[in-house]
Amino acid sequence: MKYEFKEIEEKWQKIWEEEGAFDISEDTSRPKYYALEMFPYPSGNLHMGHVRNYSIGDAVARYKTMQGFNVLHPMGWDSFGLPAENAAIKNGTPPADWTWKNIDTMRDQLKRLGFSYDWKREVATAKEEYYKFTQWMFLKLYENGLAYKKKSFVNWCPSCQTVLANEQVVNGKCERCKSEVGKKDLEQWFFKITDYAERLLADIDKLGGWPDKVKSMQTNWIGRSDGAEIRFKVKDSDKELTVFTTRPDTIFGVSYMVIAPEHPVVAELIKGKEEEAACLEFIKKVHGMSEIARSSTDTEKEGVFTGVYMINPLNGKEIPLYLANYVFLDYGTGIVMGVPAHDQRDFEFAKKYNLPIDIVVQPEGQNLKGEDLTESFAAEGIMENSGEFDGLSNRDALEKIIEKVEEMGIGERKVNFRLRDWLISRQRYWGAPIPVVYCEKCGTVAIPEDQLPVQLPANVKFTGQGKSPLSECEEFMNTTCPKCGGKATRESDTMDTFVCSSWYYLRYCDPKNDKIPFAKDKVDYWMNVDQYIGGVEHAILHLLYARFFTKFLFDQGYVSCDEPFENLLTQGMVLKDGSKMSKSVGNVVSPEEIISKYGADTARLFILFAAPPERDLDWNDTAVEGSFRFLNRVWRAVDELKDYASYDAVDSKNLNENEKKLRFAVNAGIKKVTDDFDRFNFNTAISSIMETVNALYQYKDAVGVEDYNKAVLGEALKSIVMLLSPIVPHITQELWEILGNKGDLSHTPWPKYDESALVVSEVEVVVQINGKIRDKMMISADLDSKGMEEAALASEKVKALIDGKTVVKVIAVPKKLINIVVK
RNA sequence: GCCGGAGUGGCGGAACUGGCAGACGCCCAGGACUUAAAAUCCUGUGGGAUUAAUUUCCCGUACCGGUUCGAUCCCGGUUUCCGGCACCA
Repeated sequence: MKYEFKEIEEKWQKIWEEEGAFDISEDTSRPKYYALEMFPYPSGNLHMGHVRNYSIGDAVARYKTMQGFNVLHPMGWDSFGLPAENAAIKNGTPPADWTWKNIDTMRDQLKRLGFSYDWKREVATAKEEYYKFTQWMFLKLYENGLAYKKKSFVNWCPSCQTVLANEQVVNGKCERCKSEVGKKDLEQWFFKITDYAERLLADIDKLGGWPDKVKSMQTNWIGRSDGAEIRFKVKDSDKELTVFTTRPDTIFGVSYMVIAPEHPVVAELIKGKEEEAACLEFIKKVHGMSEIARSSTDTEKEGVFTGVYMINPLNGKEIPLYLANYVFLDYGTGIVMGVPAHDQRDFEFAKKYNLPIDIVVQPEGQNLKGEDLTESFAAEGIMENSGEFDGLSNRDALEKIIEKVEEMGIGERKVNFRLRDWLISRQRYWGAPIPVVYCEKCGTVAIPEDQLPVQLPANVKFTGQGKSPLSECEEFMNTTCPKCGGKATRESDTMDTFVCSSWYYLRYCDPKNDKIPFAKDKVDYWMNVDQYIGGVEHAILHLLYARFFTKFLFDQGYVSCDEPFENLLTQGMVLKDGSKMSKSVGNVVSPEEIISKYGADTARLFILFAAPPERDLDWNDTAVEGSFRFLNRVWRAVDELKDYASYDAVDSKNLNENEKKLRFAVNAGIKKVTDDFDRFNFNTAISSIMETVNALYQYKDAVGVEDYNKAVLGEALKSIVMLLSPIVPHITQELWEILGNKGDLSHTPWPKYDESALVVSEVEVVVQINGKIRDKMMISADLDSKGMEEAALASEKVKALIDGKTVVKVIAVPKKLINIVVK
């Protein structure tokens, strides 16, 4: 009988679907396991990255199921977003139609890969029954002062025609479309994620099951820096300006101050000064710079004197105030103190504008002079020219100066974060409407919970012109105020899709609930996600937002966990010829093609075998053939041997050498594969199964048909099929049936190995002399170190090699090696 | 510049806690089966020297050094590549 993968796969997919084989519900009699893969955006077709992501997840889910866990393994659609709207602009299809069609196609593709999802729990963020609770989330944040609207300079993508969150700007470019991002002064909605900066950072320590890489990316992104804010008086005025510094120890070395050109107090400060015109000119110039140029280290530091002098509160010195292009309004206070001797940027600026370079931290045992410096000195040293702090280490002085400043009432310790509030409004149609109205009388009014959802209207025009299409839809925009009943206008912006995906893992726990987003007891049963799997591209964006949401919901008592994802696996990319598969490069291998040529099982097997999950995987057509060959090899073995297999207990006392060898390979295989699955080392798990299959062929070769040991063969065939089943579920289920078993293999308990089959009487050990391998010998497995030493020293070969030398020491590791040290 | 990760045959990769480096697979070569081919099965396959021999020996996990009886693994330094952050005060 031939391996007809197409028939087999269709047959079992149909049966699984009809039986609801993977539907799951709460069950307190078994331990639970929540296996989650990042849900896809329904772009139209599954790509290899999806296949890899979901093959890993499915292997995990199926393995855990066989181990007796009650496994939640859901799937859904991150279905709001720009491509749907762009498709609408391009060919007139309504975004909803385009989206539902794509979902149907992709759901079908997932089913053809045989993934064990509980499809009854499917969610789609663009469905009213889902987004009404995304709106609910907004309301809760709003009630708690964590959603607010403010006017500021925001990132604007000219191609997507919408604002973007900071996290969506990568190297000055739009994360989605790669266009250069500009700045616009707009009033926008934000989530106050900065309120959680401290906890989001500190709790990274709790994420023991996350890769270091992701943890370090989040740490960098949140970007904590410790220092102080210090107020400087403006000379001849009662005004003060506050700086943030991480180096309060260098305050005696301040020789100028800089303020961001767009700082709101600048206008007032320079008003009427003779420098005013020059300053205004400079502000204009800086404003014209692109974001990339503005924030590049390579851009020359430039500034202009404001005509204003400041007073250094610690030594009373008068220092000039400059505007400069290297200071940013949105970090710290937007004002910095210039210490040229101890900061490289300040040094460059001071050189250019001839400002004093005063050393206040001297490297130990040296005597640097400011005028001799060719670069700043930023390392540790001893204080000088700093009044009462002279002679201290700068580390101690840093603390003492903060204390002093606090005592003087002119400043305090301060922690700054790089993390900005999350800009969530988008000038786009295909998203969850922000549930807010603007009333002439009451101002901004949130829609009451019981009036959700704010429905997305269907009949809108798509212009792609920088304003939400909703703003042109009068029947949507014109409404009444829920508070006073008077005339009101709706908010026309929709929410960033990352808002929708920040809580979907909770919805899976209770997907059909139409009253509340989820019932607490259900979420408490399933959460945390035991294993989350997805691409590293979400290391900051989605994973940070989801952590923020979970913490907020925890604080409000809606969930009992304050971190959502216990373990995280970031799978590598799928490459072809060394570069990422993409249409423009023309190196795309389509999953459809592979499935029809070799079947889903081969695709899954290859993808898990070719590389460990977290590493990039280079697609290789001939290696795919190899995986297909292996499945055929397994198929033929079962087909040929099925009639000689029985499931009687193996009579382990009466086995010949060949039988013992096969039993050893089978049981060692079970042990190794189990260990490997526990660590998600699917590639080595598969190689172990291959070794077991090779051992089976060797047995078959060595033994005549008439001498087959049926029980040993039965054990071997059954084990191989079971061990492979989480990876290649269709062929194994079919073989399971061919071997005469009934029922669903995916819910059959995972095999256990027989310790006694692994016991061997003799082992090969290595004999080293001075650490170099000189001999190998078979010895009794229970020989202790002493016995091994004697055996080694008795060997003729060893005797010859150590002849005339003195044995200094002998190290013997039981069952492994003997090392004889001679002189 | 700071932070994180990695560097092993022709290729993908293995070696779990310091104990036989290169499992398993791909490629390649040889053999068996076949009228022939395909498929399949078996054998070989890090490099170099050496031998009548499938003998014997040397080198080898980016590089230099250290610790150890013993290092792909631990420590110090160098270097290359990948990823993140970065005129962040």
